Order: sequence, then C-alpha cells, then structure tokens
Amino acid sequence: MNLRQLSELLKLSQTTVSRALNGFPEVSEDTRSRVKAAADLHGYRPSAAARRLATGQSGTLGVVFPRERNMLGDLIFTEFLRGCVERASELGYDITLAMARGQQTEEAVYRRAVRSARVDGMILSSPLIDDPRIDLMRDIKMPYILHGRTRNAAPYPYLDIDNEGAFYKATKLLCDLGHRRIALLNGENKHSYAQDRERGFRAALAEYGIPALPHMLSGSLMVEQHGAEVATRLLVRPVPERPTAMVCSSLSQALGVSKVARRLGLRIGHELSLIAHDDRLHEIHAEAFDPPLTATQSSIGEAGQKIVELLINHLRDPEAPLPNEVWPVDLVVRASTGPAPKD
Amino acid sequence: MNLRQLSELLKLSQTTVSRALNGFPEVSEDTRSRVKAAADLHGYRPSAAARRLATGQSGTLGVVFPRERNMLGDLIFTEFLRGCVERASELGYDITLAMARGQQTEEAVYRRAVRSARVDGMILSSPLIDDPRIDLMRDIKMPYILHGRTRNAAPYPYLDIDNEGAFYKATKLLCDLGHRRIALLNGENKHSYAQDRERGFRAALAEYGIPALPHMLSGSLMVEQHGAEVATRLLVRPVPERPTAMVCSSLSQALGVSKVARRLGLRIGHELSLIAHDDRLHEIHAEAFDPPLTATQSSIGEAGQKIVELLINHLRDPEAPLPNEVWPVDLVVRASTGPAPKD
DNA sequence: AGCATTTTCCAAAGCGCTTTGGATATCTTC
DNA sequence: GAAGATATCCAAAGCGCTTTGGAAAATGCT
Repeated sequence: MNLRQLSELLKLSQTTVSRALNGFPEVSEDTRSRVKAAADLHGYRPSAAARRLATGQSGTLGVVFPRERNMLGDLIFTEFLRGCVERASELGYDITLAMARGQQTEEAVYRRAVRSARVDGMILSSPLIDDPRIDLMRDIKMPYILHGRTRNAAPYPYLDIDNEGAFYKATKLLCDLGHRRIALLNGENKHSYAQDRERGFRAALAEYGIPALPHMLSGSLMVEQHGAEVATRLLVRPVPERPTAMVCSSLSQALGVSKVARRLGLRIGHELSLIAHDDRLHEIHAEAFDPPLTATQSSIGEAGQKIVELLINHLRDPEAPLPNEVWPVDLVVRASTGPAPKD
Repeated sequence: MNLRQLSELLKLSQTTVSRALNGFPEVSEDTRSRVKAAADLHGYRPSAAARRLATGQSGTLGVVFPRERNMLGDLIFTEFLRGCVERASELGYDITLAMARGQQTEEAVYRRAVRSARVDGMILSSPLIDDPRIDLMRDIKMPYILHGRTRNAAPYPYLDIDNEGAFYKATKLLCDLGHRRIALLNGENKHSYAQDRERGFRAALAEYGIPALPHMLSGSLMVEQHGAEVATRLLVRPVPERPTAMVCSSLSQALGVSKVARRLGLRIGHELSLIAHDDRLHEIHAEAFDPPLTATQSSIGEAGQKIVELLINHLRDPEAPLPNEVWPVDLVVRASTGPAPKD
C-alpha cells in the first residue's frame, strides 16, 4: 500500500493525504482522522526511501568508530550507545554503526557517509586532545555533536561533563580528610577527558600545597587490570611513600585496586581511601562495592540520550541551537573514603 | 554533483554513466574508465536515497533488541555485533540498531522496519526455545538469518554452533578423567543454546551411567557473579557431594568459579576441574586464566561476519541460499582439567 | 557490397514521497 | 448579497537514481 493507492481509496489527492498524515494545518480535523483511520486500517507506512529522496533527510544518525579500538567491547561506550539508540528510537530515528574498515581511514568513512547522504547527523565520542574530526565535520558540513571537548579553537557543538570539576572535588575531599599522598589512575592520556581530570586533580593538590609526584599519576585503559597493576606497584611501597588515597577514572579500575588492597590487608576507607568516577553503567554499581564506593557520578547513558535529542531537534529545526553544555558532576560520599591514617 | 550533471559533463547519457559505474557489461572499457575517472575527480557519489528508491534496496541490515535486556551491556552480544558491523562495512552495507521502545512490542519494531522498507534484511540473535520472531519474519517476508536455532517446525535460515556437541565433548572429557560429580553452569534456560548445552551434558553423563542431579544443574545470566554464587553453594558441600568438575557456559562464569575455588583452597585442575565455553572475546581469554582454561571455543565474532556475508549474498542474488549451518566447536584442553581426585 | 549480429549508447518511464502554486468551496463582514 | 478572507483540497513538478526497450554504430560473414 503506497500513498497513491491510499489516496485513490480515500478519493483524495496524494497531497492531502500526505499532509493529513504529517500534521500540516491546512487539512481539516475531519479528513485528517478519516485519513489516519484508513492508513491504520491498511497498515500504510510511508516508504523511508521515497521520503528520504524527497526531503533530503535520511532519518538516520551515524556513529563511526575505529576498528582497532573495539569500542563495542567497552561497556562505557556501549552504555553511551544504548542511550543514543534508545532516544533515537523514541524520536523515530535510526542509528547506524559504521566502522572505519581496514586500510580505510576514519575520514574516508565520514566522507562517504556524507556524500551519499546516508546520515543526517553524526555523534562523535571519545575525542582526542586535538581532534581532527572537528575540522572534518565542518568541512563536509555535517551536523554533529561531540560527546566531550577538545582543544580546537573555533566554537563547536559539544556536550560534556565537568571532568575537571569532578576530579577537583574528589581530590579536595581527600585533602580535606588529611590525605597527602594521593594517586590518580587516569584513562588514556590522549583523550581530552583524561587531561581534564588530571587538571582537576592537580588543581586540588596545588591548593593544598601538595606536589603531584610523577609516580602517583598513571593513565591507561579504564579496566580492572590497570587498576590492579597500578595498585600493586604503589601499595607495596614503604609506608611513607605509599598513597593513602587513590582516585580512579572508572569503577573497573577501582575494582582492581580494591582487590589488591584487600589482598595486602589494607582496608578500604581506612588504610586506603578510594574514589572513582561512576558512569552509571547497568553492570557495575558503586553502591554495591564493599564498602560502598565514594564516587563522582554522571550517567553516560543520559548524555547519549540528550545528545541525540539535541541533534534531532537541530535537524528538524535548524534554528534550534546545537549545545555547548557542560554537566556538573555530583560527588557522592560513601564508605570508601575516610580520614587519612596516622603514619 | 549528481548523475545528471556528471553525464552532461561527460556528454553521455545518465544510463551509460550509471551502467559504467555499476559494472554493467554493455559499456566499453574505454568509456567506463573515462567515466570512473571523472566521477573520482569530482567526488561523485550516488545518492543513497535515490538508489534505494529506484532499486527498492536500502543497503542496510537491521538488528533489533529489546530494551529491558540491555544487550549492549553484554560483551558476548557486542562481540557478535562487532563482527556484523565489520563485515557489513566491508561489503558496503550499513547496520542499524533498533530498539523495541517502552510499551511497544518488539514485533511492532520489526513490522515498522519492514513496512517502511528501512532494512533489506535482519539478523536475529539469542533465540528462545520457540521463537515467535521466526513466524513473524516469514509473515512480513523479511529476509533474515537466525544466530542460533529454535524449535519451530518449518525450515528457517540459521547459523549456529554445535552447542550440544561441544558440551557433550567437554563433559565426556571429564568423565574420561574419572569425574563422577560434574556440575553444569548454564545460561538462561529459556534460550535454546542453553537447552542444547544441557542436552549435550546429559548425553555424556548418560553414556557413563551417571545420573544428572538437579542441584548440579543451574542456569542464569552468563556473568561472573552467577559463577561465584553457584560455586559457593556447591563447593562448600561435604566432599562426597561436592562436584569435582564444573562446566561453564562462559568465561565470566568460570572466572567467578575459579575465584571462589581459590578462596576455598581448591586448586583448579586438581581438586576441581573446570571447562568453559569460550566465545573468543577481545576482553577475556581462556589462555590467560591461571591455570590456562580448558575450553570449548568458537569465535562469535566470526559467526557475525559470516551471517552478514551470507545474508548480503542472498540479497544481491536471491538464488544464493540462506544457510542451515552448524559450526563444529573445538575442545581445547589446557591445564584446568585433570584427573578426578581420589576421595 | 549487403545483410545479420553484436556492441555501444540513449530517451524516457518509473520508484513513492514532499511541496509549490494555485483552484475551489466556505465563511465573514459590511 | 457581493467582496474579501479563510479553510480545504488538488495537479504537477521535482528528488536522483535504475532499467526497459530501442536506435545507431561498429563489426562479422558470405
């Protein structure tokens, strides 16, 4: 059943039927309901392809990720993606996943997507410090929103959380509790969020006149193993050098740390205070740690939802502004942080 | 730059240009290369929307998953998805992710997708014992391949691994090693792969005249926690009732088991033998276990790739058959299995 | 050379929708 | 009741591609 057939059936023009279905004002409520009923009855659904051709809009948002970094194996990214898909679905949009394949550069994928008009907009995540994709997007005139920030000069649309503030707050809490040897377990240093977090960490330390010692800083993948490795390295040091508190970039890292600490007989919240950033994943909860984990928390899934919403708003009405939004991050104090132990 | 402009530029008809670009035989190699060069030079890319409308093919494959079961949080599923996206990308297809939203039934999503012709084919995963989606797909005449099998009577296209055989082999190995009390940690019982695995498990036991005791069977999500729970429950039993071997449905479960075993002072490969099914994820490796884990292994990512390939072949040439394929599963013996301890 | 093939190309008709620019019917207003 | 305003509907022109059914040119054969 296509539009022509439906209109013939109703003895109306295609124009009227199309307008009735799409909520245009120049059709009476009377005929609109008649049309809708008939469409429903016959299971009419407009062809996406035809609509795309006519409107130039594909009703699709794209997410591209590099093959080598298997983002789909990263639960933080997939939770973000889940948020995107959920909201897109609610708003009648599709999300297509594209992968920079083999030799092909990521750039080629983006260009291909835009030239063949497969997607109306794109969602960029995990930005680097200077992310070339920003210029590329402007180049190819593709609407997009970046999840995170980067150092590019010109303004660009983004939605980010206040990583710096979060880690500043977390570190400050530890300082206030009397900690002086605090370690930071960061994400990979090439990502801007990791640098933001480090900046917040350093700012708090500086305020208390505490030097940031190199061996107290480390950055790597945000996985349990990294947490365990760093913890093993640091916690076996002689007491005067051993950190009394650690700030982690993910719950997984914190899990690794807490296991090592337990093995070494250090009680979390006593001999070792622990704070982590909590992306509010479905699979792992700061509350469920033993003891419950003090955390800076911000739902990455919600961020995905919001980004999709803003992007679609902008596509539907180009007047609608793209965001420059930084979400504050709450510090939720639980039992994993306590006063610094007396040496 | 569209086809008309390009053809005017070349002083050829649109037909010829289109055919040259799409590799039809009725255009000379001479003009073909001329056309290709010009297309390259001007960065011509056919509009996906127009092509879709003209051909009725969308160049897109769909994957639908229910919202409540957050499949994106399941590394086994995302590894499958990664395989799909990778191969689809290589073959010039897109993968769109759709989610059954809120109240909306999963069925509605499928129907919507097909009626608006958004996708050419679908990939179904994690089938239930009697999966209603099979009938639905036939109903709406949507080409698809099921990853796994189900009990429906009529033939349907699927690609599956030999779960039954794998678990038969694994269990038989344990029996041959002298084990008599073997526990099975399965996936959720509603899934057909879980039932297949149980069948294989039971078949091996039966062959050795060993009864399958109810408390030795359990099924749940394939996560570490489940492994730990079941292990805790079973391994504290008095020695004559305690299993000397366990077969797990995933490496995560095995991880949970091995941690509990270690805590209880049971050495894997000695007091307790352990086998797990290994989906060959990027994040967790049977080889890296301590001790290295005996496993039935089959790459779920490769399965995704193959399914996409077969589906696209069928779409491009409807003569190309859809599969009824069962992949054998290797049993790789490592150090986590050993002779049954003497009681 | 004359005819039949084969090769190479083209004009035009869709695919199913949106949207422009009216046309017609209905309602106001004086 | 006529003129203007407004509500309601429509015919037709795209959107950019593929594909059908031929036509024209090149080639092969006797």
